[in-house]
Parts: sequence; C-alpha cells; structure tokens
Amino acid sequence: MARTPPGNLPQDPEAPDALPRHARTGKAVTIRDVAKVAGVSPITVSRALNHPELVTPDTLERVRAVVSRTGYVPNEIAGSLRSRRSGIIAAVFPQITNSMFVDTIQALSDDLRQEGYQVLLGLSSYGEREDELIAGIVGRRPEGIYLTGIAHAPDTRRRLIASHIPVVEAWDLTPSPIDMLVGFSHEKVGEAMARYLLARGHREIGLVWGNDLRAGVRRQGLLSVLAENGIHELPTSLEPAPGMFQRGREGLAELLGSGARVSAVACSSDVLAQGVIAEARDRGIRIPEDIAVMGFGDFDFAAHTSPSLTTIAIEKALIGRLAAQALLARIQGREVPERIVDVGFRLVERGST
Amino acid sequence: MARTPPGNLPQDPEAPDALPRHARTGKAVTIRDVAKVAGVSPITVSRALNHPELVTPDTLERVRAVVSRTGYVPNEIAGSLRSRRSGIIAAVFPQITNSMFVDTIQALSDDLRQEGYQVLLGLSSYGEREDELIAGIVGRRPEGIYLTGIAHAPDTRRRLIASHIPVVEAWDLTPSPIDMLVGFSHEKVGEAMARYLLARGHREIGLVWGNDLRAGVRRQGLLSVLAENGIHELPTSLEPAPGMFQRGREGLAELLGSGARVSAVACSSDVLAQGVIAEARDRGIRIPEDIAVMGFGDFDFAAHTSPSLTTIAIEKALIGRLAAQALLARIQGREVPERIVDVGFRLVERGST
DNA sequence: CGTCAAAATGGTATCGGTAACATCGCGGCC
DNA sequence: GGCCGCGATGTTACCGATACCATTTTGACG
Repeated sequence: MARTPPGNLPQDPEAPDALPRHARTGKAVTIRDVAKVAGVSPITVSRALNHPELVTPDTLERVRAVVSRTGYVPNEIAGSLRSRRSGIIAAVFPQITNSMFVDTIQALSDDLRQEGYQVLLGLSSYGEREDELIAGIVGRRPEGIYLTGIAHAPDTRRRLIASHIPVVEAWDLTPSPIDMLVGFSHEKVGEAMARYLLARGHREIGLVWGNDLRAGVRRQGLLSVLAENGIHELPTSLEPAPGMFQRGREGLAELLGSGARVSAVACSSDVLAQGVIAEARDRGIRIPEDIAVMGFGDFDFAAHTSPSLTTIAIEKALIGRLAAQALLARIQGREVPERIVDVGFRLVERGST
Repeated sequence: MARTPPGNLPQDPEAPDALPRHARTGKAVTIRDVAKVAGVSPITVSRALNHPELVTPDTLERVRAVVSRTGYVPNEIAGSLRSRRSGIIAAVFPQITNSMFVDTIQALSDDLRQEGYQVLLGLSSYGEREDELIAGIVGRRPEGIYLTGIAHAPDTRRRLIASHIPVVEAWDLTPSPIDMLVGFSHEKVGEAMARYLLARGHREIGLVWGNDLRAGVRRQGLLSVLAENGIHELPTSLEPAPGMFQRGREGLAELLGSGARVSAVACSSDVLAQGVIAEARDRGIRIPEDIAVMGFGDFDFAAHTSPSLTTIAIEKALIGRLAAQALLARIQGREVPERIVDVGFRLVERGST
C-alpha cells in the first residue's frame, strides 16, 4: 500500500503534490485551513457554510471560492459532537427481502432527506440481535429512531427511554408505545379476514402462515372470530420467516397431504399466497372454485396474479411518511398532535376468492 | 416519561434543573463518570469496553458493573472523531421499491454488521440528487462507500477519489472504476437475450423497457445483436423508472396498439414482464404460443407466474456479499486480489418462451 | 459629527472519547 | 539483591467542528 512521500512538513506552503493514492498527503483540509486561506476565522467559515445569512455576501463568496478550490468537506463527525446534532435517524427492520417494508423505508428516507437527515439502516435479520443492534445504534446518537414493531426486549425499551431519543414504533398498535406509534391492528386484520371468509360461506379454512410476531397476532384475531363461529381446529402449515413463494407451495402441499378438507386457504402474506396459487395450479386445483385463497399485504403483484389475489391492503408508504413527520416534529420541538396513529387497512376483493 | 433515578452522580452539587424541553436531566453519563465511580481512569474504561484483553479481569468486571448500573452508552461520535474510524459504510441506491437491490442491501448489511459496521443508506431516488447525496455522505466520513452503478457526475468521482475512502461500484461493469467493482455486463445480458430469442425463431420482437441507465445498456446490447441479424427497427414502449406491473400492462397495450406484429416481447425487468403477461391474459393472448415473453432479474415470483417466466438471473445477494468483502479488505489493509469482479448472469428458460 | 443599536466577525472553551507516550508494579533471572 | 521486561494503568493532548460570549464594524438618525 502506498507510503507517504517524504517531507510533507509544516511550512510547506503549497505544492499541488502528485497525489499518491490512498495517501494522506499532508493531512486532509480542515476548516482552519479554509479560514486561513480565506483570511477569516474558522467560525466565520462555519457560518458561511451553515448559516449563510449571517455573513456578508462578500465573505460568503470568498469562503465558498476557497472551499471549492481546496475541496474542503466539513467533518460532520466533529460538528455532530459539538453541536449535539448528528443529523442521523436510525431505522430498524427485521429484514427487507421479500417484505413489505421497502415502501416504508423508501418513504421514510425520502422525507427525512428532505430535511437534511440521513438514515442509518439496521437490519436485525433474525430475531435475537435487535438488542445489540439498538445498543450500537444509540451510541451513534441518532436524533430519532424508527422501530418496526412493538415487541422489544425490556432492556431495550428501558435503554431507549433513558436515551431521550424520539422513537417511533411502526407497523403495529399498542396503547403503550415507547414514545410514538404509527401502525394498525393486526388483530383486527385477522378478524376481518375471518369474517370475510365466513361471509363467503367458507367453514373449512386452512392456514399457510408465517411464524413472525405480527403474523402471529393476525392469526390470533382470525382464530378468535372463527372460534366464535364454532370453528375450532384448522389445518395449519407454519412457515419460517421470511415468507417465500416456495414456502407457499410447500404449505399447500402440507395442508392437502394432511388429508384435511379445505375450501379456503388464508395466508399471512401475499408471497405465500402466490405460492399457494402456483401449487394449486400445478395440481389442477381451480381457484377460487375449488379453493379460495387470500393473502395479506397487497403487494404490487397481487393484482396481477392469475387469478388476482384477494388481500389486505396497507398504506406502506404512508406509514413511513407519518413516521418521518412524527420524528421531525419531535426533533424540532413541535407539538406532536397524536402520539398514536392508526392507519388502518383495507380488504381488497379480487379473483382468488 | 421516565425520570432519572435520583443521585446517580457522586457529590452532585446542584439541582437537576427543571428539565427544559428535551429533558436533559442532569447530563448524560460520560466515560469520566463511569471512571470515577469505578475508581479508574477514563482510558481504562475505554480499554475495558473496546479491548477487554488489555485489562485485568478484576477491573474489567468492576467497570462492566458500573457501566450496566449507570446505563452508560459510549458516545461513538466522540470516539469516531478521535480514532478516525466512524464504523460506518455508506450505501447508495437509486431507489429500492420494485427493485432488485433489496437482496443486495440485505447481504451487504448482514456481512458488514458481522464486522461491526453499520450501513448508512442513501437513496438517490430520482436522479440528479446523487451528487448532493454523496457530498453529504462523505462529510460523515464513512469508512467505505457502496455505489450502485458506474455513472457518476465527474465532480462526484473526483470528490470520492480525493476523499481516499474505499469505494465499490456495483451492478455494472467498466474497465475504469473509481476504485473497486462488483458487477456484470449489461451489454452482454442484452446480447444474450437477443440471441436466445433469435434461436427460438423470433424475428418480430417488441420491447417493453424501462428508461434507466443500466436498462439502456442492455437495450444497446440487444439491439446490436438484432441488427447483426438484419433486424433494425423494433416496436418499443419505454417506461419511466421504477418499473411497475401496471407499466408492463400499458407497455403491451401500446405495442399492440401501434399495429406492429410481435411474436416475442422482451422486458427490461421481470416486473414489467409480469405486467405484460397479465395484459396478454386479459386479452386472450396465449403465452408463449401467440407471444413469448422474457424478463430480467429472476425475481422470486418469476418461477411462479403463469406461465413461469423466462428471465436472466443475477446473483443479487452475492453482489452485496462481495462488495462487503472488498470494502472490508481495503479497510483492514488487506490486499484486494481483484479490483474488478464479474459475477456474470444466467439465462433461465421457463414457460413464457 | 457623535451616539447607539444592529450586524458582522472573532476568541476561547468545549463536546467525549482515544492515541501516544509515560509510569508503575511485579516476578524472574543472574 | 538489583536489574530487566512486560503487563496494567495513568497523563496529556488532541480529533475538528460549533456554542457562547466578546469585540469590532456598520449604518441610521438626531
């Protein structure tokens, strides 16, 4: 690796220096360098860059010229330390492949960037690691934290509260969030799915269901409504997260293999549902005539499968947008009108039921 | 909101001052506080946390006890400033909804976190803003930067080179990357698509194509091979960036509406292709008998559409993994064996052609 | 032309860690 | 017993910006 060329010592005034490579040719340029060259004090440079309105147009221009000539890039780390504003919002998701969180991330990120914030992405991939992840994140002193879901280790919760960092939990509902909340009731989603299937005359309902937390809550809701209607045991195929198409196929195979009779299959996600549909097609099972299929999420493809997929639509991007707003409001000291926002959901009836 | 438990500060002389706004109850605990309580110097605390092997088991335990009792969370910003290691890798993507980048992000993030790095996510959503985005990112002094694609403003390129930060460009190929590169040739993808369709006997080929940069290169490759075979003009429907299902439908409608005869439709992404298939189905057009359809990306659903989709498979996660490795190698001063890695692609033949 | 408030700029301390170097303590060895 | 070496810990300075307050300059106005 490149060594530093000799003699990049102090009173070496200029030298366009042949750039070595990775080299640290005579230090990176700091605000002091810029100040010196522009003939002002460092703080004036700082002002010129961050509060141009506080500076004479004349000096402003001078500073800017020097900045662009020297290629100075302010060290935001130093700035963050002193100003106690990191300009960072952390966002934690369980995982993003095959998930509906992408739209939320996109919206969140877009809205935050608008206000000069960057998103620090935390993927707690497989469960347990959320704690450590958040511990590491808090150390970076983000100005706000977006969390997926409401289930967090008690330690994590305590740590977050103690940190006084604004927090939004999302994609779920609870009366006692850590701080703020944007979500919807998974229980009610499950109930709605059950009621819909019952209304369509189904009583032999099978489940192809992911085993993640929120899916579990939806299942509870679904089961409770079915129980009220005298349906107590239903054939179920539980799939490990993340729900992939292949798992949906296997799920239907498992249900049918168990010998149970099903007139409808409810799935915890559209992805699984599409797998179910594919498997049914391969087996010559007609949908919805032989078996009705219902998903969750209203993924983009849901309207375009064959048959198109009945599902539950969530305003995924809206969640991100509202979460961003909530965080920004809190950061900027504005009043947060509602700490808890329920974005609801919508049952979309299509060809698969 | 939780109040701070009383007296977690030694001979705290003054009042916890009525919390002003953001509730700064008697200051956050710093490494000095921990040191004082544990009866050691700050640097020993630092060592206990970051290099436990340099510290007596006895002091280590003592420090840890105090840390957990006080709820001390090291301020990584301060640490980063002094140590010049931010522990951050920035990753820039054009946009992530409806895109194939999610798998790459996931793999990248997983592998980096393994090594203690966090991902700062930059979504340059709609074009022009990549410059500003990167300018802002460099200020945060990431230890590595992942960029999607090879087309960057000359200014950006210069700035990145000047920053001496390791850079990986991905999802594309060029002999002259900024630093390192993990990708594949879009031109060859286009050529492969063309050859495949020709081999299947198609000469009346329509395009439903996204207008992003890399798609454009694939199109060039495709057109050049067709031109070599005497096919010069092909009906094309150009779709604005994120390629959605709906756009695919519209695309096919446009092709058919133009009166052109097509025996095959090539799409710049599986998402568009699925739209095309849906539209064809609605119009009673049989696939592949009447029209063959081909996509790109091998999205998860590609194997499960009806008919299943012939497409080009990319090892999306592998790209993320290799990019992470490349960055880590550079950061840790290891030799990077190949600065340019071609991960290639694979044509997957399925039912739609 | 002097006065005074407002605007522009500057000096100094500081954010909270860690690098670099210094010091201390202790056991082993000749 | 004295010296050496090394492991454990401490002292000091510093990373690079900005908050805070002081100072100087400008300009409006009587």
